Amino acid sequence: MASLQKPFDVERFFQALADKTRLRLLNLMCDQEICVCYFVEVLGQPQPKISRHLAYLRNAGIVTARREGKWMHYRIVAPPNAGAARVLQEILDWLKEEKAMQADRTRLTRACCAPQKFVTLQNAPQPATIEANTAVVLR
Amino acid sequence: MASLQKPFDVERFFQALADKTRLRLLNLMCDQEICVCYFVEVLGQPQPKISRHLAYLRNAGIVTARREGKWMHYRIVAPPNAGAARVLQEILDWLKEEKAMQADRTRLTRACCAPQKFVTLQNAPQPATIEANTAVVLR
DNA sequence: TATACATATTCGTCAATACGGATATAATGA
DNA sequence: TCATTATATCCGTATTGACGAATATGTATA
Repeated sequence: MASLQKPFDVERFFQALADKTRLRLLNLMCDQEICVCYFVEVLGQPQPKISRHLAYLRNAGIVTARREGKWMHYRIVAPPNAGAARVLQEILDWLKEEKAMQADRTRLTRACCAPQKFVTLQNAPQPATIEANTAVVLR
Repeated sequence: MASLQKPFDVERFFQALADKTRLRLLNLMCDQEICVCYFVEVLGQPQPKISRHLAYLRNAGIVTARREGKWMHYRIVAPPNAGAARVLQEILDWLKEEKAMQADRTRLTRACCAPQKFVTLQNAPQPATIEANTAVVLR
């Protein structure tokens, strides 16, 4: 029974990483669970597009989702393959160094810490309030 | 003038890694320059297919080629982006742990060390003879 | 120059994916 | 139950990439 899990799909893993939007999403999730509405706000792109890319990451086994009322929270999960997990962590560390990715995270912080500036997000759950019990553990 | 180089294409980088054949090629090149004829021999796949994948890796800036008479030698080059270089090295380390990749390298060693078993490769240049001055330096 | 050998490219086809736009589903609250 | 909000999926289309088969290019050698 325990051996019924399909082997790790390396091609799918890298395909999932081969898209700018998905890398931006991963960067925003790099150390906390994030609500879809923030992705839409921060990336400034159509909600269906964000949702499709999140579904792609989910199917690739790189993120997982948790529902909280109307909101869906996504977070990164460590791949079952140890090597893949190491590579993913290295990628996240790399993204953190990129200017454009830092800018995204800055916008995320602004959206979370000053929600009054985003009228449509006034009631959206903030990452900080749920970070503690859903922190990503890749290492 | 020095700023005319185009920025590193992250999508292209990961697209290049999102193919089993290309990962097998990179694995074979992980610590030495390799002749195309060995790729064809070790992977047991059509020469045009190998050549196309090598061209893809070349266009992505992950490998470079050197001609030596009729033979073409390919080797991995460090990406200009430091983060990408670290990620690539982590990926190569990961590949080394995979059973199928180890089997490929074993077949490569056999092809190089016992060339008499491969009639069509009798005169092919062996990686060991040129390894010293073309070693990959990612770290 | 003609031939053989190693490698690269082209062509046609098929599958996968990205996208915008429209719509469907799920949860909440009046 | 109906409306609203948040998110997901579907549809048609355009692009990209992988493949086998055929062919072209480059190099050495007779």
